[in-house]
Amino acid sequence: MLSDSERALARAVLIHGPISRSELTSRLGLSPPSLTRLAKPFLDRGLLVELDDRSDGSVGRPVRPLDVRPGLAHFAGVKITGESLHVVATDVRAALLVYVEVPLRGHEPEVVADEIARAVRALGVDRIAGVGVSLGGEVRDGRVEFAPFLEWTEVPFAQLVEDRLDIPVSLENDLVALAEAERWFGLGRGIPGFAVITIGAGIGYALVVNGSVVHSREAGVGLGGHLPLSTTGPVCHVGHRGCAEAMLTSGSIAAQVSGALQRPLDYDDVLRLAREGHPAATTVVDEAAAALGRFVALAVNLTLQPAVVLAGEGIALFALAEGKVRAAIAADRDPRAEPVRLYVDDSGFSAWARGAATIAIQDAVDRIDLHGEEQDPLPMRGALA
Amino acid sequence: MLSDSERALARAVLIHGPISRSELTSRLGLSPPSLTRLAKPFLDRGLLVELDDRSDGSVGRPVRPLDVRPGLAHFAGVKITGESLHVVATDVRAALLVYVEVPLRGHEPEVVADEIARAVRALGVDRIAGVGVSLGGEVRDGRVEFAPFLEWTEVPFAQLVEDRLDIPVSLENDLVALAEAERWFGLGRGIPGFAVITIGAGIGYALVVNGSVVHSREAGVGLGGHLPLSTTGPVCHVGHRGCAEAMLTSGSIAAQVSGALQRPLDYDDVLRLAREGHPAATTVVDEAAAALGRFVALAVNLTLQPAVVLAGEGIALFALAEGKVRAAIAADRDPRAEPVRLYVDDSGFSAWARGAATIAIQDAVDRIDLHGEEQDPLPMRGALA
DNA sequence: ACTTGTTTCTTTCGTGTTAGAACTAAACCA
DNA sequence: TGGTTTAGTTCTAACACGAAAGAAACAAGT
Repeated sequence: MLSDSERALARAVLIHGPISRSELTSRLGLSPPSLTRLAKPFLDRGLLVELDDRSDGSVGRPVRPLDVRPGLAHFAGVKITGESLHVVATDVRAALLVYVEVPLRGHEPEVVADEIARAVRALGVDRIAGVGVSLGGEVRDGRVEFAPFLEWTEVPFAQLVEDRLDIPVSLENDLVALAEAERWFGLGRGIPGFAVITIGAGIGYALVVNGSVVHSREAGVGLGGHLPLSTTGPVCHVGHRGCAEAMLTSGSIAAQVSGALQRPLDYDDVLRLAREGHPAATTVVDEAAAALGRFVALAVNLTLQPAVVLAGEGIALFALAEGKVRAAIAADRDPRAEPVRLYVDDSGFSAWARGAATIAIQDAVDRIDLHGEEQDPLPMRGALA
Repeated sequence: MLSDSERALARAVLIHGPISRSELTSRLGLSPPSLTRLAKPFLDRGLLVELDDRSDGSVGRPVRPLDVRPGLAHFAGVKITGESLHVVATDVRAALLVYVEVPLRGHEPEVVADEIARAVRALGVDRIAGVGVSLGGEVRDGRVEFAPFLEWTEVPFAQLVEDRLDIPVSLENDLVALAEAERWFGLGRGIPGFAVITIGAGIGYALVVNGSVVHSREAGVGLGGHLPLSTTGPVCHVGHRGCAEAMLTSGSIAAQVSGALQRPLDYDDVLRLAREGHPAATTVVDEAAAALGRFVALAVNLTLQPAVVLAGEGIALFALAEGKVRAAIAADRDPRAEPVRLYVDDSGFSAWARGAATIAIQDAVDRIDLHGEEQDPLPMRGALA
């Protein structure tokens, strides 16, 4: 639909906020005339607007930054877990407008699709130009190839949801989606390469190199979950002692302290106890922090990318034991190497759903039609208008 | 110099041997007319030739495969170690023509540059269009930023060699160069992503993702050397127990068995003893193999690339204990994930120098001038013609 | 021998993208 | 008020590309 340069322009304006044509020339490697020409149809069709950036004191003609037209469109993002749907509405830059969690009544694809359609409608947001759906498992071309926790294989799930909502639906692996969100709109914006590590109910891992998310078959299989991180930690459900799942998942951390104290505790209880200095909780949390640090160090050393984004609903652990994490990184890191840059996304569950929305936004950019007759340049079909 | 498509054509013919225009259309994503147009100047200037692929029995007009003109140019590659230079002459596809090792008399940049110039001249190969030099350390823009084993900092080494030879000189980190060689002409040809692990006097690591070698500052610092691979192994010189250097370097393996047997042995002795079933050597070799397997598994799990190229002068270890390596990989690998594809480059030291030559070849492609007046389209200055 | 069919490659030509030169626009400054 | 600086526009020529049609070279059938 769009030419390469048009797509690049659309992405740059979307990602780098209001931005002048002259800055775009250097960022896209195009000449000023090309920017004038490329921007025109976007302005004519009402996708972009020129801002009035009144004089800021510098000499020269003032810039007329380009920006996405306010209220142009909204997007929905849905992350499916085994227990519930996390659903968000966002603007075109994946900024959060609404966030709700909806319990899942069943795991059958039709039931989940029904729930998603109902939840997206219930958001009460108009002009939804796309819906992104993410889940843990292998995804290809709108189909869920394999999702262990839902027990799905070969489910054409994007179509199921699209049938119910009449809005374009994009489906992606949850970690790829999260990495895309961090890369376009999140903490990884402008960083050419970084790893994403999530902790929570499970362990997640994704990788960005040379400005693009690694999409190989490997991505999304959950390979980070059983990395060996400790020789003395607990055992995970497939028998690895001290693997990432055993050391870092909320469930395993809660179970360790519950066992020590002989009373049921959840993850938040453990963090609270650790913050209060309770010895058993502190030991477990510190060991988890050291394992996280080792995970980070391994990722950085083997991906050759000196930046890591930490996310996931259990990431509060980091704030509680940042020193231990950094000490563990330093221990496994060559002192001559660059220091590791850590970015913490503590937005919890909504980050997952914003990731899903980001996929919908990316696909919407590719659907823009600047040269078609009359019709809406950003097709959004039903769109809950 | 060349347009993107011209460069893509040159690379494709170089890498994929004699290749027809019609196959190039699909590989480069261009139309048949474009291939005719793009190939013409290469043929006119004598860089490429059309082969006479006489009828092979299939119907249709016979293909006229394009190939690099035989004898168009040669290249030299030099790998600098602390003790010697490994010097090769190659053809345009980095195939080995001559290989010599020259002891180094000193570590001063001028001395090393003198030795390189002398060795390259002594190769006795004409039409050398470029010299590639690689070494362990940080390299940028023809300068050695930092090379610990030579004790160099901020040495404009490419210029030093170029002054002596009057041939374009390309300088690169040794592992980046090796990875480029595997990607263009070696075992990684056609594989979009893979890790390179070398064992020998030291441990090396490089990474290819999305068809390009990771060039970040991190690459070439030697970050793979101290990965924790065993909790019971020996201690490396900076005090890590069971790290990659302690488990896998020739020196450490030889020292372990020498200690056990109370007599001096070198690496080859150890491999021979292990092959003969000597218990101490077998134990050490098997543990090294397990460590190598764990290294591979970590790399694959964290880079999300399911292929690994093993190289380095000590890689004979792999043939001796392949089963142990594969068992260790399987143990650290999710059974749902793709099996790891292992490729073993057992060409030893010359692989390093061929890597250096590959860098010179890549740079030479970028120097091709199809549209200049009269002069040689592949500039090679002095070239020892 | 002749035709038909198949595949590869080439020629012609129109389209769309690009950058360069020259120009206009809008501010500040002296 | 007119010079300076920076931003953006108009016009144009160059270029790269692909669609369509044609040419080349062979195989296989009639």
